[in-house]
Amino acid sequence: MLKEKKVRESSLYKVRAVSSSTIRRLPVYLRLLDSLTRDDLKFVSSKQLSEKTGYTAEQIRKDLSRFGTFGTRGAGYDTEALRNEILKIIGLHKKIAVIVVGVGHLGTALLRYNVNKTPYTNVVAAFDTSPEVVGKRILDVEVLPAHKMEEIVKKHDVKLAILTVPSKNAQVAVDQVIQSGVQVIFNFAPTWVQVPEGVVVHNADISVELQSLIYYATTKEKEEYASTI
Amino acid sequence: MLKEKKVRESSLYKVRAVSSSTIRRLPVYLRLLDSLTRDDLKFVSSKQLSEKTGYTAEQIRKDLSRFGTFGTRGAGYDTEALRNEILKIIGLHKKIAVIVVGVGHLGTALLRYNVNKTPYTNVVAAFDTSPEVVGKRILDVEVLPAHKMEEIVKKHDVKLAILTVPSKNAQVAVDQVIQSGVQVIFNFAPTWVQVPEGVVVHNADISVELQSLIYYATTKEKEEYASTI
DNA sequence: TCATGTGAAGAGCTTCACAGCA
DNA sequence: TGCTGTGAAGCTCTTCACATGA
Repeated sequence: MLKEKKVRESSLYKVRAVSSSTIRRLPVYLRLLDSLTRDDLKFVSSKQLSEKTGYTAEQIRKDLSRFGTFGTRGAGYDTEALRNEILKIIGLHKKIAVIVVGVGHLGTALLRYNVNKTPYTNVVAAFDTSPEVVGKRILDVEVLPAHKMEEIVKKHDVKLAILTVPSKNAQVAVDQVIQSGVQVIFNFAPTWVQVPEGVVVHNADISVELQSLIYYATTKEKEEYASTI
Repeated sequence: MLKEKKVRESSLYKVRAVSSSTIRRLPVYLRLLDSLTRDDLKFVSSKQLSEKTGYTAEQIRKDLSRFGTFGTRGAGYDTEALRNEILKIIGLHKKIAVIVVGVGHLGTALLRYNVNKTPYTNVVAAFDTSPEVVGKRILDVEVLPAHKMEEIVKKHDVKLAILTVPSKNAQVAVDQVIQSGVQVIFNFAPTWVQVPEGVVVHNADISVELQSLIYYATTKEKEEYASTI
């Protein structure tokens, strides 16, 4: 989980970091607004957004008002305008350059189905050490040898690396990514990696999510039991 | 996000659902205890667990005490015993039968590197509609045609389905999975699916996580700006 | 009238601080 | 002494309720 900045204290100002819960909801709003824009819906109310996302309408209004005043009383939010605001808030108003490190099945899957299907990220290259995949192309993305990483990162000002290497190679890959100048890493290897101060690592932690889900899958009986104590 | 049960109120008892934050930390403790058991460490204190996980020691003690009294004052927690308790809490003390639906790159990646590498889950079969993959084996797991699903689910008492089909097939796949008798679904398709009451769907939502991360990747300047307002 | 924006109240989660026990 | 277990305090996030404005 990403750590939040501590609240700053001063005699004049309190600037509080945006809560991570809010940050996680923004992309959900964005996805919904994308589909509403496609449907040519001009205005949308917090109540309508609520019905689609499952969040309460108040929650949504609070989230949005954290960043400014985007709505029109009586009418709701201008779909297109709100979408643009959220893009700016997240930092997606300019395409962000991304690299994928590790072109096994998972890397290939992300390249094919997820990352470049949105207009927000631009995968400028993928990297691997295996001669069998280096030189290949997955959709539009070329697979390069690892020693080209720094050059590519500098050239395209890459801000984010998606790491899909096997666990045993994760630390080496992370070191190289950081060496190349990338400061934010989305790690899919089910392992913890060491990074210097200032580098952000977010672990996808599929097995943690799976096991949490197993708790809920096996827990109906447990809850029943607890309620009869 | 999984919804929590509402707190029950009665004149005699209050049974409160375990918080989802706690549930998400349990698998992290488990992963750590697994490695400590391999290192033959007999006892571990909440302070030691804190250093490895990044959670505070009090947090860890609170989490564990929610389920019982597992520690020994002055000594810490018996590594092996605590591991077994957490397995029981999550519901992993018996291997849980799982199916994977959709054997593209992502499904293959999960089959190869994640799901069956732990001793906790047992992938009894994978399913696909494409004749090119049906009949293949990935490690020990056979890829079957979709019409065999119900038979397999009944036979192995499958409790959980991992869904790795393309978005456009997600709803059809979900319907079939539920039809077969599975009530808990881990969905990797970047789309929302409709399910009847009682069925739990957890969305992996890789693009939501990626976009949250982009907020943090592009936000250093924003925070700086905010702090000078 | 309708829907936003927002203080205030409420609920939930985390940290503190220390009693209790090996 | 050392470390757990846990009420109480503190803090954050969510929901409530309503003033405000189109």
